[in-house]
Amino acid sequence: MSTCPNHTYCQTTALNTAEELCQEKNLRLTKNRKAVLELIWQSHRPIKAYDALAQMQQQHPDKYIPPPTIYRALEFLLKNGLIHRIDSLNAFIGCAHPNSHDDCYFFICRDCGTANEYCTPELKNAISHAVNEQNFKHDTTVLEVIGQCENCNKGKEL
Amino acid sequence: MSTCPNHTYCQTTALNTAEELCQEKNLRLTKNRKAVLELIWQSHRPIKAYDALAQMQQQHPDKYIPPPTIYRALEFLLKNGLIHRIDSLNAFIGCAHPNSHDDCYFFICRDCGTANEYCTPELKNAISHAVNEQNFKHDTTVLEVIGQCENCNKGKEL
DNA sequence: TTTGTATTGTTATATTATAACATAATATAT
DNA sequence: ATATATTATGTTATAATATAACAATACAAA
Repeated sequence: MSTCPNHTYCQTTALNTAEELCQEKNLRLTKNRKAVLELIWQSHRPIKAYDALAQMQQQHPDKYIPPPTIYRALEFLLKNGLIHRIDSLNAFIGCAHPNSHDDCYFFICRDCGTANEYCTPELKNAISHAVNEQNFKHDTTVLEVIGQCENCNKGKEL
Repeated sequence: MSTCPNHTYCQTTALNTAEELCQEKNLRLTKNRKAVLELIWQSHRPIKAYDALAQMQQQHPDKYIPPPTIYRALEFLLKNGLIHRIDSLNAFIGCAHPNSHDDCYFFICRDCGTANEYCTPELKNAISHAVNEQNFKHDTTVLEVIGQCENCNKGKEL
């Protein structure tokens, strides 16, 4: 796992930030939406929709939870910048700075699965230049770098 | 459509290059594989697996063509660098320079669907720096910029 | 020509995601 | 407070994307 000295802190911060953001924007962070966001913030590894569904199902063995329950929550969270979709994995991950992002760049470890958000001006500028050189009108960027993170590299794989 | 003054030229070049590359590397560009590559090179728009399948089916109304036929060809073409997968679209596009690539960056027009391969050293360096700063060990990069291409921007949409 | 390897045929199924329509909960205006 | 509109959820079915597994065939190399 990638460095994260206190993951409980990550989780509570993320959930609190989400609550605040929804208050501000008059959005409804309903029970289901919050539950999905919590599942996503379990770790820094992108989670698949059906894995989240299975976990939620385990939490409620009494009633069947159909796919739209999860996908609707994901849709809401995505739209409002609380999570991101990792296209190369068909998976979802919490957004570390939901107030201040336009595009997010991810560095994903093939060994531990951690996806690290790393959005530097340098990367942003390089992409802007490339966009301008082509007279392209930019909407969104998907940047997903796959490799091995420092920890796994050093043999610390969990 | 993005600029491409003579698409027949693109197609024949791509197919010829593929033949040569396979000769050199002792790979078998079989009938099916070539047929799929041709379908992919119909345009500069990424094509979906099941769309390619449907087209191939139309070409052979007599016999049923099952998904593995397409997916196996795609796997071969991907592995040998003759095509790329556009993860944000679940679609496939021909590689414009199959001999000399490591990572490819794509600029995809939301209007005409064209995916333009645009791999500058500047982008590559920016990503390298980001990778190094994190002591990340780099395998592959997915960079897909979505927006509007110059032509569509100018109102020339097809 | 035999033998191993790579490719294709074939059937079934896994995985990921959405459509469509009914019901319920919440917000808003009266 | 109540009617109305809007938003969210329940429910069922199905669409879209991709792979597993095993048999048969073609090809390459000894």
